[in-house]
Amino acid sequence: MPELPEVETTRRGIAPFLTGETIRVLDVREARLRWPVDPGLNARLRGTRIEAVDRRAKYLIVRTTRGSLLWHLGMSGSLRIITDGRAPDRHDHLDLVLDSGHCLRFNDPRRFGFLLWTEAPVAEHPRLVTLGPEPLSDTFNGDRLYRRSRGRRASVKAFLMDAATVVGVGNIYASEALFEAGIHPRRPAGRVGRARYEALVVAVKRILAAAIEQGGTTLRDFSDSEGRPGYFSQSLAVYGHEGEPCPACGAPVGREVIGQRSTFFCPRCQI
DNA sequence: AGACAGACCTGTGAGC
DNA sequence: TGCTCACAGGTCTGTC
Repeated sequence: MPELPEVETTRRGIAPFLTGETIRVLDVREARLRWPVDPGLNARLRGTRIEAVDRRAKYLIVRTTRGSLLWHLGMSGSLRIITDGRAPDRHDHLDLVLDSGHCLRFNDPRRFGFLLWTEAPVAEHPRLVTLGPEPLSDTFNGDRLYRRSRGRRASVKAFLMDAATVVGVGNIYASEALFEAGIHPRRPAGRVGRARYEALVVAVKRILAAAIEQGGTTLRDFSDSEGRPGYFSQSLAVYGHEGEPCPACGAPVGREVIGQRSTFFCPRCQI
């Protein structure tokens, strides 16, 4: 599920319910996530107040008076606010119960998600310190991509999905942005010129911003039972459209595995 | 350093 | 209906 727009949509959905609340208990029903949930975490969280819910890359950061939770949704995780006390479902592994009576419930069928705790400044956490710039920030620009890519022989798609290059561009949006910029995903990163990297940056920013905006339309439902953003398929130009006509030129959209991930592209428009 | 394969785990849909 | 297989939106780790 989650690429950056989904994580940001989640953040906006849950923040109003969490900010300023005191944590009553962390109820762990299944600790075996990507990394096991720290057995002592509940004791540390209990009674702390939530100051803010931030995001860095695809990490949600729940800042409390004692430290910060780093919450990653992995490949299939989702967070939802529960207001009616309903019983947990299959794969509802964690509840963060608040003094308001609401709870933040984590569901993750594949258990690739994880929850970390740090009492040091979050920006210094080992998982965050190696990350590249946020895609919607000014430090993500064509010049940076151009300079970092010199001499790289791996595909431009793998380069774009490398979190040290820029964070938050997952498999779907990598295909989409390369299509929009007219760059073939298999082209070696070091063989893409400066102007084309400028175009790629514009495409990444436009696509992610649009996806976040569309995710925002479902925010209102977040506290309800069916709160799940369902925007994507409509606005994707090539992802998942193998064999269908390219929206720009009509040639059949191709699919190849690049860097072990399905990649969709137009063999005519992208060079 | 950089490139690549493999690992984690479960669900779903296609094809037989 | 029930089996097997391929595939799924992330990211860390180990090896060359």
